[in-house]
Amino acid sequence: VADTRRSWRVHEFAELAGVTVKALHHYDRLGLLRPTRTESGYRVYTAPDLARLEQIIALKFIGIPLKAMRPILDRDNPSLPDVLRQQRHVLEEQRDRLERAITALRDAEHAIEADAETATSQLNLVIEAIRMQDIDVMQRYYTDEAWAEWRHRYEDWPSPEWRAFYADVAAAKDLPRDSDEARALARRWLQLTQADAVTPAVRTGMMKAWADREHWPPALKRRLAEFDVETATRFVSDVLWLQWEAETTANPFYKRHPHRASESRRRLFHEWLAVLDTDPKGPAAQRLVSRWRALLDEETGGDKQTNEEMLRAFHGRRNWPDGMTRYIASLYDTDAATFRRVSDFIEEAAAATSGS
Amino acid sequence: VADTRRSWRVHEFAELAGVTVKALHHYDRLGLLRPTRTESGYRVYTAPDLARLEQIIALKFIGIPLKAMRPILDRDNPSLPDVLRQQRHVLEEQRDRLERAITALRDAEHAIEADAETATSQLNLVIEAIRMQDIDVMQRYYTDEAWAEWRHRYEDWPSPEWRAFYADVAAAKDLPRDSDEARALARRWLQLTQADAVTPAVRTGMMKAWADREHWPPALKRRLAEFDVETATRFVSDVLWLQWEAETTANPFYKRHPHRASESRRRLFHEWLAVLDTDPKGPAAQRLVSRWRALLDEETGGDKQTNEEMLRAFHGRRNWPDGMTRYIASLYDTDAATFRRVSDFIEEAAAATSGS
DNA sequence: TTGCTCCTCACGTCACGTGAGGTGGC
DNA sequence: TTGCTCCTCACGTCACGTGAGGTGGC
Repeated sequence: VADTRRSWRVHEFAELAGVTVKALHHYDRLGLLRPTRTESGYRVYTAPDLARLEQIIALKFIGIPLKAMRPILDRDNPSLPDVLRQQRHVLEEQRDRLERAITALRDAEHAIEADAETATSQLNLVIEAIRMQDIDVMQRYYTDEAWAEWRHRYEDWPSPEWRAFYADVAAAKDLPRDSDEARALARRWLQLTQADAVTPAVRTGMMKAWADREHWPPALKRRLAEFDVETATRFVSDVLWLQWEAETTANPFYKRHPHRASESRRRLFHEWLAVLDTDPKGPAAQRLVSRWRALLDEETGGDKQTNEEMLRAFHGRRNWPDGMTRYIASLYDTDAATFRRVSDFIEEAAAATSGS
Repeated sequence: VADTRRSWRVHEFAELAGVTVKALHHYDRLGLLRPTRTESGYRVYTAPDLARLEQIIALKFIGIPLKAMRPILDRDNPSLPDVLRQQRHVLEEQRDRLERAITALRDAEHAIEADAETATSQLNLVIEAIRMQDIDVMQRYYTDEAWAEWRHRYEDWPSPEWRAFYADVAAAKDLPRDSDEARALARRWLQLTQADAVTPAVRTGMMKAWADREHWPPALKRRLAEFDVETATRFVSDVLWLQWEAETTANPFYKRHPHRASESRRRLFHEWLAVLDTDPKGPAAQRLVSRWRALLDEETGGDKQTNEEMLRAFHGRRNWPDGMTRYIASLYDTDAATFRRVSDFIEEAAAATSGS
């Protein structure tokens, strides 16, 4: 469109491209778009400069910071698709946040209109509307019926019962896990959990919500941050495992018929033990990785989802309660420490193949 | 929820409210939230501070700048609903802009995927996608069929023919309006306009789009800014009116039967003439305002939209081409200057009533 | 006494905008 | 010569973040 031989001075060029002169100065200072100069120092822009400026404007439109543009502009960057996808996600989050604010504003406007001149401060109606927006974000984890049943619970969530429970666990965190008080707390946890799960659909929703808690709106995250949920969960889980262990070892039936992992698993485990001192990337370890993968496939009947779940459970082993680690180790006729060493070695060996 | 008597130090308070300590320092420095201090200078926050901070956070969420918060917070501001509505519009525009960027990104991702490793630079595909987004904003002015028919014309709009026309008018702007060249340009304008209006629906869409041009996406505004459209339109309009005048005055039929405004209009006009030196807010002028309004209602048969259109035409009289002003004045048996004086007086008098 | 919390400067960030004071070009 | 365009500092904006260097509290 533009004459290839034409050249422009700053003001002309700025108007042509729809930016300000000051912006052009700025890009020049940053070294992002350097025009040639006349003898007296005037900037002179040419057709290639226009093309480059159009690219800058486009990247600006999609929210790329000026400093990040240079590598994208200078070579025809192969990672551009990745940049675009990432940037799209960033913009989508910004849009979602705006959408929540807009809905809150609209709700607040209606509330103020309806409320006319009540005692309630109008600003508090705004705050209330924002709170409701935060809650509504959680809807996506629930089916419609589950949400209808559960929504109101979020208003003062966590409930007073749960708050009291977390406070009590925090106070009891140094108690021995096999004390009566610890066991009473674990019982309370079971009761509270069951009381929450009014229907299976609600329970599913809660689990989905929990799994995605890193994406909750900040306001809800904060309500939770007040309590040390992870520690409380672990406390309960420790107590329950200890209790299970005590019950099973006290039971003569379990003593006579201890649980065992499958024969193939136990054999594989002992072969791992034998190569513990070799290179995890070496041929011996790598042969075992193949067999380990094949065994997994066999056990899951080739079902991908189950396979992934088992791997997730394996990778999460550092978060297992001690009692659970001891139990699993016992299935392989070994102790917790050895089980951990072997597991770590397997993980390292497996990572070496999948990484290449 | 929070204990009314409790007090907090900065870190506790920041965590409680979900903000950073630095933000609290900042609000303190701005005088937006001033805690009390201990003797040694430590900040001490109390329950009322928490309430105020929650309001600050809410206002921040809906995008109110810190400096604008004070008047909203300090008294229970009656203009809050206005603030909310305005702010919502601001956020809606931001969201629309984000939405366009997101769609452009998604389109560009697809284009790159489809294009694989063609010669086209990937960045140009992004630019192209953004351009398409800008165009699609215009869809809202058109019916679906009109859009299907017209959309592709926006791609290189304004068309080369129109560009050439604007360039030629700009070059001819000092020509006498009754020259042959001026008339030739006016004819070209008529032809181009008729060629554009392929169907009535397209014509309607174009008019809607034109009327709302201040809300076009910047990129499209700029495409137009290159040409001085207003001046060109006025040039053509001047030429056409002159031509019409010449034709009618040359025609013996019009000489014998000149156009006339309705009898009631002309009578009212002469009564206005009689009060020109009185106070526009005085009783005489105000009585005429009432009669003027009644006459308008009568002429439009009470149709509100037509009424508004006539008023708009009246208010826009300063932009009429000279020929048109002369013509309209002649309908009232007067000259252009007198017509302008009377019209201005009417406007002033009418504004005095509607304003109170 | 030691480690922790708090304090106040002062400067940085991001993409320019706003002058001030000065010079080249027609 | 005059008015216009251009130049380069230097500082401001907005809502904090990042140290540095220092002091009070248990």
